[in-house]
Amino acid sequence: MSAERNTRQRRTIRDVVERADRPLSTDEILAGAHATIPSLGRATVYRSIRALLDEGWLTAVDIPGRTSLYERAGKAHHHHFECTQCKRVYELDGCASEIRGELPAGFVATGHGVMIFGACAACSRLSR
Amino acid sequence: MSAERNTRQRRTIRDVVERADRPLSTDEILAGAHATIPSLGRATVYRSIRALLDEGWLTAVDIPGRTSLYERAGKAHHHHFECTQCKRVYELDGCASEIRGELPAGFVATGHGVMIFGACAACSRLSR
DNA sequence: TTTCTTGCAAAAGTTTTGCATCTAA
DNA sequence: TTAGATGCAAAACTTTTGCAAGAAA
Repeated sequence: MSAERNTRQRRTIRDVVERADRPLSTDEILAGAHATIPSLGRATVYRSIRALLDEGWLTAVDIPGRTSLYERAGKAHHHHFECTQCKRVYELDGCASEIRGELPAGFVATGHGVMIFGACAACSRLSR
Repeated sequence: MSAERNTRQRRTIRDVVERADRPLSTDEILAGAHATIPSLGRATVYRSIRALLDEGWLTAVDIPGRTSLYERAGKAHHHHFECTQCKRVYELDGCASEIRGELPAGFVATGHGVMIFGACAACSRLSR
């Protein structure tokens, strides 16, 4: 078992994620942490992300064709919306979808993820 | 505009995808194509995948924490199921989910993707 | 002290590109 | 012919690892 040490870099990375209002990329986490600890290395970001994922503090948000984004876990169940024009990813409050049965016999579902694509308010206004 | 040439390698790659009953990785596509054209290079696979995606013949299936898989586009709308034990990805017939309104004002949805996680028939039987 | 963590750099895995050659049209 | 496609190798990215040095506990 691991002993989970409370280091300055780990604390800083948690802060960066905590303060963000949207899922962040590893680069954004690194940049945010650099503001506090300029010497913090990229490997530490990856190692911390893995530790925080294992710990269940963080969750990965996967967007087709991009590297993973990460956000604080433990929020109310929600999904994501990617604007196909400006590429921003938004969090949608609540679970706007309903997953119904329809699984093959013997299959057991334990979770799901939903990604909705479209145009966000700003972009849909522009294209009208 | 591009002229889309009907080459032997492009034809072979289409065949491999067409024959598969599940989404394939680039390695699986390469391996499958090698059976017909041993000299076919990895770069050709990537270039073909991109061309076929642009053309709308192929679609990418993104699974968290893995490289993308690809499947024939134009099938009936469906989603995917990943067995968290054996890691196999299955296609689910039909759209077993229902995406309800609940988008912020001004947002317009044009599509969605659903990924369901759990245990497939074989694995859930074993763990019982 | 002891053991986990960090930084750096090197390594590994994946996808893209440059370029000479080849080939479908 | 001739513009697009291919193969190979090198380059570009992203993520992981080895190791010596640093820092929690």
